[in-house]
Amino acid sequence: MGEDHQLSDSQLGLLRILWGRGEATALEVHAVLAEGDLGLAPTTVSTMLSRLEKKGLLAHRTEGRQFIYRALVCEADVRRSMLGRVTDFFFGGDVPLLVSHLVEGRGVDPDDLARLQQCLAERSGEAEEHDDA
Amino acid sequence: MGEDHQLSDSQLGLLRILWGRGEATALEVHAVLAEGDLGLAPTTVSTMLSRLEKKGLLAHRTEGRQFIYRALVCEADVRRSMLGRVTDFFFGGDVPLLVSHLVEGRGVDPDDLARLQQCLAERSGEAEEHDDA
DNA sequence: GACGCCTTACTACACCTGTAGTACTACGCT
DNA sequence: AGCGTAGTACTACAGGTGTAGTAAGGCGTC
Repeated sequence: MGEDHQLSDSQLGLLRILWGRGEATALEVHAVLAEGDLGLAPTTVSTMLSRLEKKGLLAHRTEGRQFIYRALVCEADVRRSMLGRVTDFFFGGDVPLLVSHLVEGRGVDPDDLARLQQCLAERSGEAEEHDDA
Repeated sequence: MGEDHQLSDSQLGLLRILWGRGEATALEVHAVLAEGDLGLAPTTVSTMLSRLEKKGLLAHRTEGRQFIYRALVCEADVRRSMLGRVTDFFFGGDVPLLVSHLVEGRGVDPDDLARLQQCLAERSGEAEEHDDA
């Protein structure tokens, strides 16, 4: 565990679709992308999928003549890895520092602040419960 | 403002050095990198710097026969942009959701929780003060 | 049983990155 | 004034990405 995922937006886009559906054929992925904003050729999607497979992020099984792809990495891992990269680089790996940066930046409205305070309160409650260990 | 910065670790590494010093010659950058872990050829560093310049992230002035580079983007912008990418992708742009994810994940000890609570408290205080605007 | 279509594999090409060698230029020293 | 050297520009090459065309294979249909 703990590979370093350095993925482009397109690659993340593909992974997201697979995470959302569990499995999908190349053409299903293409359809989802087409439905959204991207207008890629079906072959392009296939190429991207097989490249991702070559890198070990996906795998496929064959059903009839279709390839059914699934992600080999879970969203949480990739999220952790990408977030970790930013955290390490900009905050020296100091998550609380990142959090305070986020909170201090604009764009967190009072309701959210309250929500977060509650969340923190719960956390520290838990921490105290475990304090006797 | 608000370019989308998609930068590799090496590129970030160069930028970090420039952010740290304000300005630096190619050879100074090379020296700093060598001092750290990377063992790159001086020409490699120059190449990377000029590529970054071509992309508009750096600029240089000439002093004697040396190029003195400086960053054209500030750390905060790049940080914002990279963090924004992760936030957008994994949390639909919902910063508070990202924060709660970070807080809920392991790795935040009680002291930090307290610090964050204080930080939030200050924030919500400010928010109320500005509430009449 | 042949044809066509659906779907993947192979190939292609432009551009970016990592990495570095070589060529050129100009400054400074002797 | 010439030579050495420092320092940049140009060139190179492998590997990755974005994008897609074309070839090939198999399954269903007539």
